[in-house]
Amino acid sequence: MKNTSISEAAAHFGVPESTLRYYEKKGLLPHLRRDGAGRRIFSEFHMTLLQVILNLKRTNMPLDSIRQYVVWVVEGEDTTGLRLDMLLKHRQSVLGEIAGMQQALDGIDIKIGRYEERIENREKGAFEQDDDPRSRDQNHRKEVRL
Amino acid sequence: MKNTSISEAAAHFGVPESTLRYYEKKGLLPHLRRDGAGRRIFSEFHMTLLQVILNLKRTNMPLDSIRQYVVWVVEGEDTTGLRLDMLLKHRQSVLGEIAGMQQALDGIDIKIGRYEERIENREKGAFEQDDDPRSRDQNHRKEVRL
DNA sequence: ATAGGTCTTAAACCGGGGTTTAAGTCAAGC
DNA sequence: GCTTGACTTAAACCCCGGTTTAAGACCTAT
Repeated sequence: MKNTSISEAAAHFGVPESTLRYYEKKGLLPHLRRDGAGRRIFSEFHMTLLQVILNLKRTNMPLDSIRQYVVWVVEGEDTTGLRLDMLLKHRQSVLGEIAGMQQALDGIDIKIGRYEERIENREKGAFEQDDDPRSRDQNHRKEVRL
Repeated sequence: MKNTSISEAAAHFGVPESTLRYYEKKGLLPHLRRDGAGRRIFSEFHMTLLQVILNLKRTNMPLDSIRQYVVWVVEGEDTTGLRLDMLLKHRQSVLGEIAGMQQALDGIDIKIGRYEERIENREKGAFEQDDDPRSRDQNHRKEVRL
């Protein structure tokens, strides 16, 4: 029965008010009531819905798909199967996305390791070899090392 | 010593050629040479660099930051510390991002569980209660259930 | 030598996801 | 009764990361 204002809702979820207005306009917050002065009232339902929306958004679901989900919520129990389906597909795609990021991160970690090694070697009194005449023209074309 | 054409590079990394041209224009692919006919030649260095760029991109590093990284690569060994620093910060931010997605996904999994339960219950011969007169006006304001 | 395929360029365009601006209304405190 | 602060709206604006378009140059096979 809590009636939450837009500023409270924004503070609660840590998003700008402008975003909440934008979401309403985009159809993510259906049936949002107004008070006598025309101000938005976020019901408990809307607060819960918003939590779900933000979970979906944090996992990179496009707003258009989130809107479809919300439309199904409003349509009622007949759409439970569709919603379940959507969430299961989304879940899979998120798992794939995370795995992809992990893989890329592994590649990055290898570079980090190399850089640490280089700096280590540099500090360990590795005097500049470039003053050795025998290496003078070896690396003439300025070697760019990743 | 392999000289790779833009089409080969694109195929190799599974990105459109237009993206590679765009990356060059944005400064992500410095010193890209051309053949007699003005076509881009991707050296081994560029192929390796591209792999790194794509790893950074897959972990959501903005192109501007990637460009900064590349500039440092070109500037040479003096910037190893800066690069290491950047990668370490990025690593942390990616780990945070992944953790955040995981958390959101946990919330989504809970909804999935509820939906599965509902469908389960519906299939288990739960006849429609709505035909029982005693429940007639209970849920008059159409209850929207997430 | 002509057609197809591949390449080049600059510039315009697109889609997603907001954010900002301008102009105005309202309620409360002084 | 007047200012202050929170709120409203529609529309314009912005950033990012490309993609598409138009016009043209070049190699290769027939």
